[in-house]
Amino acid sequence: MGRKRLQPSADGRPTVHTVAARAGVSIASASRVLNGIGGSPETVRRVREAAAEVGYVPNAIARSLQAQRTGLVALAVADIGNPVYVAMMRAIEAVVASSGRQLLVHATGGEIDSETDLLRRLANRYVDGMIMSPIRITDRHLDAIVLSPVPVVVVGQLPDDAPVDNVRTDSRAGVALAVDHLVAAGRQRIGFVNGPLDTVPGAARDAGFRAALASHGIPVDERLIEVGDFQYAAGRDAATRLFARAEPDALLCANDLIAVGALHALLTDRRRVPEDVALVGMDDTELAQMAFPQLSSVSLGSAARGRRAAELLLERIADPALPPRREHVAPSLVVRASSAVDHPVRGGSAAVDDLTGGGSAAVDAPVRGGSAAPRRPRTAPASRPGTPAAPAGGPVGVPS
Amino acid sequence: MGRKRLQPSADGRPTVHTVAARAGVSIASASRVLNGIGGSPETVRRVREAAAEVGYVPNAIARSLQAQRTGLVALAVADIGNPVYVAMMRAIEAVVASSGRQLLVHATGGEIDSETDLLRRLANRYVDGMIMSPIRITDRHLDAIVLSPVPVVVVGQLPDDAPVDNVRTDSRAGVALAVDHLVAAGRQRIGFVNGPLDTVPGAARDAGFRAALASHGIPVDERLIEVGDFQYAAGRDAATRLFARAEPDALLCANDLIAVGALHALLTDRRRVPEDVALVGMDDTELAQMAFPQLSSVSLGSAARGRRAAELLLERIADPALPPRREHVAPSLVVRASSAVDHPVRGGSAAVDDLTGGGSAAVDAPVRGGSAAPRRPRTAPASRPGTPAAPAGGPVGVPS
DNA sequence: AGACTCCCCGGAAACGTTTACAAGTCCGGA
DNA sequence: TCCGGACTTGTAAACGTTTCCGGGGAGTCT
Repeated sequence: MGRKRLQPSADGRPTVHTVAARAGVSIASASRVLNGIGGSPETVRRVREAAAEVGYVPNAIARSLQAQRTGLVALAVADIGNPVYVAMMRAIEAVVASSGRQLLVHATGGEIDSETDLLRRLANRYVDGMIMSPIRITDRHLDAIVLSPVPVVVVGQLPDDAPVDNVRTDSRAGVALAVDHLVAAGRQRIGFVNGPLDTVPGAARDAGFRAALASHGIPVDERLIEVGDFQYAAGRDAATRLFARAEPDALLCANDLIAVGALHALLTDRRRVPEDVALVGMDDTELAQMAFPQLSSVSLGSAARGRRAAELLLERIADPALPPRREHVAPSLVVRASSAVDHPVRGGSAAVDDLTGGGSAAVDAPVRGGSAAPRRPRTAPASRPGTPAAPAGGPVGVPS
Repeated sequence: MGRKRLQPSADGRPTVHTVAARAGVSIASASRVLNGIGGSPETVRRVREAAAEVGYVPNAIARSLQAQRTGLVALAVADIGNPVYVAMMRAIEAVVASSGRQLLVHATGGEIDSETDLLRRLANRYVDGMIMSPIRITDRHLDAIVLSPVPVVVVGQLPDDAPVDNVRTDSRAGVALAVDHLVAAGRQRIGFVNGPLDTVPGAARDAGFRAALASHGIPVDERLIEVGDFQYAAGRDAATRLFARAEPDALLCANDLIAVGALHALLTDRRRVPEDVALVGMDDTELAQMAFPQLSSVSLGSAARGRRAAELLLERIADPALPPRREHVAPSLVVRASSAVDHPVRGGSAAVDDLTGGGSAAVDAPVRGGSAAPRRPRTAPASRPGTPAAPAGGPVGVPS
């Protein structure tokens, strides 16, 4: 009864040949049994037994080569430390899983080489499709995407003529929502901490900020604008610099990481939020709810965008002949304690308005609307189909 | 000059056959040219030209089948929203990238089915190796791991007889460091917010907490212990409940997410941190530095564990015959404002001691040492090789 | 009883690469 | 002139799986 090796793979692991030989059947029969299609009871028993004895595990690569699909979908994001991607990823994961596939995430660090490399390597059949959310879009990206053998959906702004599925938001309009809110609350000297201007979201938010001020007849004061990267430390340092040279009564930050950094700087300086300075972030991530006081934040619908991107991808995998599609998710503003003037608090710190216990943090009622509109009544959350909130086609935010 | 299809793949995309036919050479020559080995100048030119004309992109799956490797490594974590995994992932990524491979991340949600599924699917040759950090370890996990055709390294505590590479920390000793610190600062009524007791880190921290109190002769008061999950909201709610029924003067939290949630509850209740309540988290993630006041936290060396796990994995990929290895990373305590009594502050809020601007947030000097030692002078950061800080082999924390 | 259907099985051909091997060409040197 | 080496090329065999197809046996209906 010595174990005789029957056509194992190169490294000695059993293959379907091994199982078939041991069961005394052909590889075709073995494969059928292992896939649960057909086979006489006796054959099934023998194959199952043989497979168990040798510890057979099918080679997924070989299977994929034959089946022309892997059952895997990839998501490429720039910075996995940014919670906005976490929200997006969860939404994507849910959709992808419901189609019986698995989601893999890859962090590119925002480097162009890394991103195009990824497209070259992963998209060349390792996955059935890919969602990417680059913060810079270059021709290299576009070339790599159109060359890719598998469908790619981009979350974020693309050139209008790019034949690529994408889902975007309008972060210019999002910035306008925040500025409108602050102006309506009587703030006049609004500071702005942005990310790099050579990124898509950075450029859009800069343009949006200037346009929003203009729409209120407020002149732009360059001393109230700081640029760093989209990280916590940058926000903290930028806010420190900004307050060292100017005295804004409100601060808008290009994402929540920056806003939390700025909040740290403000509290360190013993400034009261929102009494001395109203603070508004963007992306409406978990961080906004975790901060104290909780941060107002412009929701760019990251979950909705992720979900929609995943749906687009699945549709395209099912039918590659579909024409390129472009979808919009409208931004909305979520007002929390950091800019709430409705419930000003006398004592040392600011008020919180939605911490009444309960399960996981509830999302506050968002304010939604066009760019130059003043205060509006609260409505339902974003992600209505169509209806971009402002001049359509504006660049989108991190991670769009 | 009409484009004639020359043996394209099933879905119409060009294969090496297409290129070879168009260039008028054999597929062997085409393959060699495309891989940059050999070929006469004329052949090289013709093949390159043909490849460019048809837009040839090699099929990575087919290549992998032949080469018996994919150049991909996977990391499976339970909760990608927990920053401790971000730190770990960055460390792993660096090592993996230096070997010319790419890292893919998969979030399992901590579900056993999802994790074993992943092992079945991914580890069956889709990747060259895998690092996983499950918070529960079941027999199903172990079976799946030993059955896996590709190397698997586990970050976290495993049964001692499991023939699996793993790198762990000693979170019992980590808890002891925190308790020692609080006791040395004169705190006597130490509350504890833990994660689920049926998880490996939850169980270890519970045991560590009770043992640490005992070592100081402090009786365990069950009213000072709360259990939730390892999330922000759970920490906030647990802290609220805990303070509603008891009045601790210090609070230890099983990870930083919980600690930030607890901080939120404390500040909402107008309690001063650290004057009224000293607060200590675990994992020493970015969150600890982003909170205000900054959180003291027990570093479990997540980056060091990640790096080491990646190194182990690469070594095993290179030589699968290696015996199973087990490595330890010693915990250390990083003291920040939330438990710093050295610099008490009179006014409303607490002091911060390392916000002097500068680049990205610097890591504070950690306190390192055995379990029952009182306060020690500050030393260099953790991750020295060897030297577990306490009874070796204790269970490890989230994510270990 | 013959024809027909149904089911099970095995041989062989895919899927798209890389690569071992043999054969061919060209050149220089003996 | 002939031989040996260097180089190039093509044929064919892998890698491990699924699946088409045809053959054969057993059962059923006419």
